[in-house]
Amino acid sequence: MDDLDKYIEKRKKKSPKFAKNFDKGYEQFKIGVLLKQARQEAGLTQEQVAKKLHTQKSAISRIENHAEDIRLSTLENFAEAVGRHLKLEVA
Amino acid sequence: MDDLDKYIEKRKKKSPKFAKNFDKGYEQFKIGVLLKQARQEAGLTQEQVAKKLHTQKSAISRIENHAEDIRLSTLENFAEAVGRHLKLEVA
DNA sequence: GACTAAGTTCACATACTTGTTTACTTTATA
DNA sequence: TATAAAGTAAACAAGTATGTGAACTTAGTC
Repeated sequence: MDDLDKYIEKRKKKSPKFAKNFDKGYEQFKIGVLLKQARQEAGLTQEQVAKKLHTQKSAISRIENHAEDIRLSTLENFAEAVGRHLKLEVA
Repeated sequence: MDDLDKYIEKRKKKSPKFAKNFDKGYEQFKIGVLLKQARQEAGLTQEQVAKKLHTQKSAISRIENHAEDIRLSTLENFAEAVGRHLKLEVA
């Protein structure tokens, strides 16, 4: 079990809603987790990312933990801020 | 030059804004094109997709032609309606 | 335990996307 | 050319994400 899976298990125990939706297969629940990972791998705090995006750390936390629904531009801005970019595919 | 490229060239000639933003490398301009392709490959009209999503054909047209910004859930709903699903990656 | 940095959550205001209707344009067919 | 089907666009209402600040929790250090 890798880090992502471990994190997901932890979140499932904490939040029944998260568990329910995740098990349903909703990919959007994973995107927040991926963004958080990307940020940490870049060695940035939420506050540092917030400054880059001219917003508040509370907004960053919200994105990482409640990304059920979010604008495409918000995702892209976040990705850019941590030195990555978003790839979209219609498979 | 494949079909997607041809379509993009056509759109560029018609819309300077499209051309400018596309050349800047904004991926979100391509997602609308991809969704349109997916719909056509599924043999569906905008009206048929609209019915599946309980909305209007004008909304479908807007998604395909002005997907500069859009909600993640909207993208996913569209993809599902044409028998595909959305893949997200933070690369 | 006390302290600090980092992260989370809530509530309200603001900004933006989406729903909807209507009218117009394009495309295809005869 | 005439007609119908398909697609596009504009405007306003309605719904929803984001901006913001404050209070709270967590993690780590001393």
